Amino acid sequence: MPLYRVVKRALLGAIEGGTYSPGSSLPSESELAGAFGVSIGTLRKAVDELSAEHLLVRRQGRGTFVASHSADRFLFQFFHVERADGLREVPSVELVSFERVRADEEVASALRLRAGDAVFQIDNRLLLQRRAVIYDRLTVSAALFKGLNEKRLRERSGTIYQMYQTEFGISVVRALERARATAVDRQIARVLGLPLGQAVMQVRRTALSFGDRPVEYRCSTINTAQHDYVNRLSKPNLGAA
Amino acid sequence: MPLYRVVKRALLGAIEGGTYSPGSSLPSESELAGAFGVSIGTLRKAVDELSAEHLLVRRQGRGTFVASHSADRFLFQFFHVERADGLREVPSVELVSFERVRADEEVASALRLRAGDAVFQIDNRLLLQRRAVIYDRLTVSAALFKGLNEKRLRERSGTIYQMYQTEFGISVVRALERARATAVDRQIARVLGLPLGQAVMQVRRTALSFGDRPVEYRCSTINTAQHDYVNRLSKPNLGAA
DNA sequence: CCCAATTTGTTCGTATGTATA
DNA sequence: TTATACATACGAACAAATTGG
Repeated sequence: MPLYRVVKRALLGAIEGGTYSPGSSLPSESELAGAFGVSIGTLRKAVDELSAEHLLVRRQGRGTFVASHSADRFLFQFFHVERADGLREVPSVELVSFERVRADEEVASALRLRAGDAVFQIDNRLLLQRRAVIYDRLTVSAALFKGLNEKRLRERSGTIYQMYQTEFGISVVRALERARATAVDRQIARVLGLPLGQAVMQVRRTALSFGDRPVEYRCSTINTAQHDYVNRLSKPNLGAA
Repeated sequence: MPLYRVVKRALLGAIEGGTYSPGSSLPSESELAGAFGVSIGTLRKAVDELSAEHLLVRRQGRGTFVASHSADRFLFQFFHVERADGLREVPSVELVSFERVRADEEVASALRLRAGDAVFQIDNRLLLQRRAVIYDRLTVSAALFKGLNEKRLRERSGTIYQMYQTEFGISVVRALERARATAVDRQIARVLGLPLGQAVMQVRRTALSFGDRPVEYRCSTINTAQHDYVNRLSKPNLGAA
């Protein structure tokens, strides 16, 4: 393994282990290079990759920071719904229900648990422009999120992923999504104000932390009458003309 | 603009202009650096970005090549449907119809044409494991693809994007996709063997060439009974343990 | 099978530019 | 203004992969 990857792993371990906490700044590149006993170019290459993976954020003149879950990051990295005309907006979230239940096969498989293990099941309604557009069912391991309850969930400030991070030390770093179309069932039709049987999109997301450890399974039901699910592919990096 | 971006633009222009054609190799890094009068590190940074954007492919010991549209590239960069169990497969394509028609508002807007401009409208049926799963309607400008006809389309070897590239000198470099759920209409229901009104996914893709120039508008209708639309997000680059 | 030439990949170190506080 | 941090640019040396003899 090349040296810069060794350094990258070490940095990753330090971030994961809490040596550098979300939002805080790392030592300067020259300090880090010195500490690892590598050249500054090698250190930079390690940071380059972590930065491309959204784990670090670099700011010229200021420093390098551990990425934290701002509303902006949520919008651009994890929220894939926008209005048909392209308007992007942070959704407002309404908690519908909070329950402690047993994992079924699907959830257990996604979260690498055993069927029957205790999980928290959180149902949310997401509003865009004051209209209910998405119904989310989040499932997380009760063992991993020990002490989570409805009160803490309601009283959080910021996004759910921000709460995972600040209150449980769990950082969601990326997600896998699989989408399909289906006819809406009665419960969700009611919550989203749709006729029964309307075609809706269902997006199943597994949110991963360091080392691809699954920490949340989410099934989103989207009313795509006025909105689209957007797949943001790699954008070239050309700079201004 | 930093020097490496100047070099990048120059390389991009040379690729776009056909100085280096798809599949062919570029001069070695040291030659290019010499030709541009920059250091090898600066040249490498330009190539790094073009490589990250899938416009160039580097192979240690062999050289740097202009990306071409292989079946593999199609599968990983542009084909987002896989079986629910994760099986990925290059679809087999059956031409359903080829017509020369007038662009409607939607197509014209996507392709930056005027409504009423001549376009080719190509309907394809895509099979996975011998079952029809996707119905594609491709629209391209007749002016841009001058001389395209059903015969040439049928007799192509390889993917459609490969044909765009080799026969028309048009390289699709990235794509934007917006998905929604809808009830299947009669025509497509018949072609995909679905009951009328079944919920299906509809994916509208605008395929872009250099400089974000739109070259194809594609509306895919997907039967998601056994398959999912997958959003491949950034994967970390950790190498083996 | 091995060797030599070629090409990209990695690592080093230094100097200078640019943004921020 | 000054100090600090990241960004860019240079050049050199060696490693690793590939190819052809």
